[in-house]
Amino acid sequence: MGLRIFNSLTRRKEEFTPLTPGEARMYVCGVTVYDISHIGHARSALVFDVIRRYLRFKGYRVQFVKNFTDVDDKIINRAAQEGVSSQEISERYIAEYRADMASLGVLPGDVEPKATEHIPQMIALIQRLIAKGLAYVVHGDVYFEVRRFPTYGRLSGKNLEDLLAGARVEVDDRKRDPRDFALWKSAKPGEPSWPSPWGAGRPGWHIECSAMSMQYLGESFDIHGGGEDLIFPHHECEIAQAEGASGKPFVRYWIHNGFVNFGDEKMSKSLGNTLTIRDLVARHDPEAMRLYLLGTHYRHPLEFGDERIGEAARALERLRGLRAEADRLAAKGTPPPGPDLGLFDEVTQHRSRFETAMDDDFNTPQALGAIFDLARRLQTARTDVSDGRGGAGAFLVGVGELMTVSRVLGLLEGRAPDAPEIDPARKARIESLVWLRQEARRARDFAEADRLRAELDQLGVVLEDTRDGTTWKVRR
RNA sequence: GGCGGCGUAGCCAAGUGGUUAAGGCGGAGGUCUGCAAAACCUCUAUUCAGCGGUUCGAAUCCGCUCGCCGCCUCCA
Repeated sequence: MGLRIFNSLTRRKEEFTPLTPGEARMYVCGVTVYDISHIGHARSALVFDVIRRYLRFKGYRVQFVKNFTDVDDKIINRAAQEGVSSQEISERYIAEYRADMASLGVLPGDVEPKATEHIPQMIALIQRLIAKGLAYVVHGDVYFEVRRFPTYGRLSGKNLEDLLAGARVEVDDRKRDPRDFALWKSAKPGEPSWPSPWGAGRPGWHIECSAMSMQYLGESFDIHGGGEDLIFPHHECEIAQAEGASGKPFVRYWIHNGFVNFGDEKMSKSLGNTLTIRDLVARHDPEAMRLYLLGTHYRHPLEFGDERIGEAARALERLRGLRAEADRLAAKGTPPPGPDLGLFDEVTQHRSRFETAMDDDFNTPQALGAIFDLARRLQTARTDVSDGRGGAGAFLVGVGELMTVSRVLGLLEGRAPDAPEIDPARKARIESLVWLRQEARRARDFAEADRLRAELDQLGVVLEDTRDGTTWKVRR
């Protein structure tokens, strides 16, 4: 069974057939770097991170490009506000973006091109469009002439007449048609600009993605993604530019993720600030955030709920408990496989369910269902091992499978789990109390043992008595 | 006005024509434990916003009603 992807262009699920067998070339619209990234950016980045990981899991050689828009009105405004250069703003927020993404375990792109570093490519593309009669120059501005590209509107399901009727575009006498969009904007005083055949200026927003994706992935490639808000006009314009110039189909599969909503709360600046990735990661385990965000299908809107992340964290603990147990067993040396009590068959079944779910348009909620069923089965196996019925080797193999599929979702990555730094003095005190309690229990002085446990509880320490001794952790 | 989406258990969320409506969180009972914790087991939607219709059969298709949301302008 092969991978099927919902293609925004056709509005249906289609079998994924890359242009080059065994390879998947994908371009994802990144961010305009003028501010700290928020939960919505996190969702989008996460969705495409998982798609990329899954393609790799399926054996494709993935070429993944994600751009930075680093020239734009918002950047210029911000720079003016702060009295610094646009470049300083964009560099700052590129660094912030990368830090935020790393904190979420989102892998960096193979290429992360910046618009300002591809001005020549954009100019060349605009020249091709002019040469083909699809664009025109007016006083140093260049516009794409939408009426010359009849399929404009196909991606967003609009027709040219409706666009004209509903056009709320600012009146601009220089355009031949209100629907036309800027490829190149002539320089205004105090704004960054580059020389061009039409005079100094800067690129329009849409041209960068066409130019950069074609440069790194070719004139036709497999997957182009972004938030659903980009369908119109951004991606519509990208298609017009790319196909207008090359005469070839631009992208085979368009993938768009749904939004994160905040209920009736306005997307006000103050609220927006509380929902930055930075803020959330400070309060929550990043893998719990991944688990939470992946619990809703990527095309569905997601109503943000802070408490949901805490719930996800509790679920994640179950998975981590298995990893910890496997680590403990593995530390004792390679165990013999031992009886598997049907474990292998069931592991295989769950893995296959995982794959079927992911093959169906990256259905991560369903895939997580398979993962949690697998985890429950492994917990049983864990009990079997400690009771001497099941083989430790079989258990370890099973946990290995769990890790393999979890990591496709970026879970159980092995990054600093949840152990916060504990200062040595506190740690020594905790361990001595734990030891004293062990002694008390051995002496069957349970009153004393319970007293010590209560004392540890005051210190925020949770105990777990196992057949191999007592483990403890600091409550989060 | 145009285009699109959503309404499934206490909460979150899959499922989109046919054996028991996934999974997570929460809750109840049980096993284990000196007691806990963790884990596991059992239970927690005769029912899928409402009303009609199509069908041998619908949460799933069609129509209407109610409620909510996104895009059409910068936006992940």
